[in-house]
Amino acid sequence: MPELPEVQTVVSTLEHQLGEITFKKARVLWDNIIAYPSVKEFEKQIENQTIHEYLRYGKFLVFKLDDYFLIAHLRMEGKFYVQDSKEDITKHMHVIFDLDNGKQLRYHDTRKFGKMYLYPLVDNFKTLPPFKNIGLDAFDDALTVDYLKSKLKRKDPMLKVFLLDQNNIAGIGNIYADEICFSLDLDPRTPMSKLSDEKLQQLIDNTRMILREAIKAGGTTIRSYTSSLGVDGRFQLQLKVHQKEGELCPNCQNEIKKIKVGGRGTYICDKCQKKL
DNA sequence: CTTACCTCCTGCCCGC
DNA sequence: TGCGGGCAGGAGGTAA
Repeated sequence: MPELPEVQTVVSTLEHQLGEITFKKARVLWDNIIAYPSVKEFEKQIENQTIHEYLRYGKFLVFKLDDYFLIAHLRMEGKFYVQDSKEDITKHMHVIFDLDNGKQLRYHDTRKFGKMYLYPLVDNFKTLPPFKNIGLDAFDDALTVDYLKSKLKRKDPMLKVFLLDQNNIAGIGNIYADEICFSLDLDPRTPMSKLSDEKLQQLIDNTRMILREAIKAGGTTIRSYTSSLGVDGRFQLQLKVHQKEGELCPNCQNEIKKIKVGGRGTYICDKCQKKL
């Protein structure tokens, strides 16, 4: 499940591999991947468009083209591959882009949860519909304690639920939410109202530190994530609690347990992580 | 307005 | 062995 660091890795890798490349044609093999516009318009509009910028916001990939923003969200298992046209198109390839260097950019997604959008250029892509309910990116300078507090007016969600809500901080998913809670020594079920300003600042700092480390490591690999280079598991950030049920806490050797928080599988050390 | 539930999908794991 | 059922999961949609 690609989160901010994995998406950043994909964006950087594609930029490195492709640079200012031009799409010749696109073939959509599974219609529901294209969220906007229609499949027909998508295929037509992308023809002869050149990629000029490779951007990321939260978990979204944003490609600035001549006349459009191509926006993609990988959701659970989406992956991009750059492959030779002669290579077999395997089972879960759903969108094939012909490039002007003879290769193809291929979108692979086992569960078909991913989405792509194509919108005419605007000054700020953040004003486009896919970003309507997306809060500040984890690395946005405007992300401050006051900003977090503004998101908590009349609301008191549990810590992990708050972290996962893209309307608050964009980019955190189930893996890093667990790691952030662990780094804060807090039970993920802790109500946000219990966090002091100091703890909120620590939340921001730790989030950035953990995501930055993961980007440095090339994005964590869990089960399905492979970077667009086809690298899988070569870089693996050392996770401390996520997916570690039954293993020992690196801090206190207590057994890590799996619980449910907000309907999501959640891993905690109940000795280190206290509910305030 | 908010919260709970449903939907999209497939692979995997479990029990029989 | 093989089959069916249940489950996981990001985020948008809908019902209450």
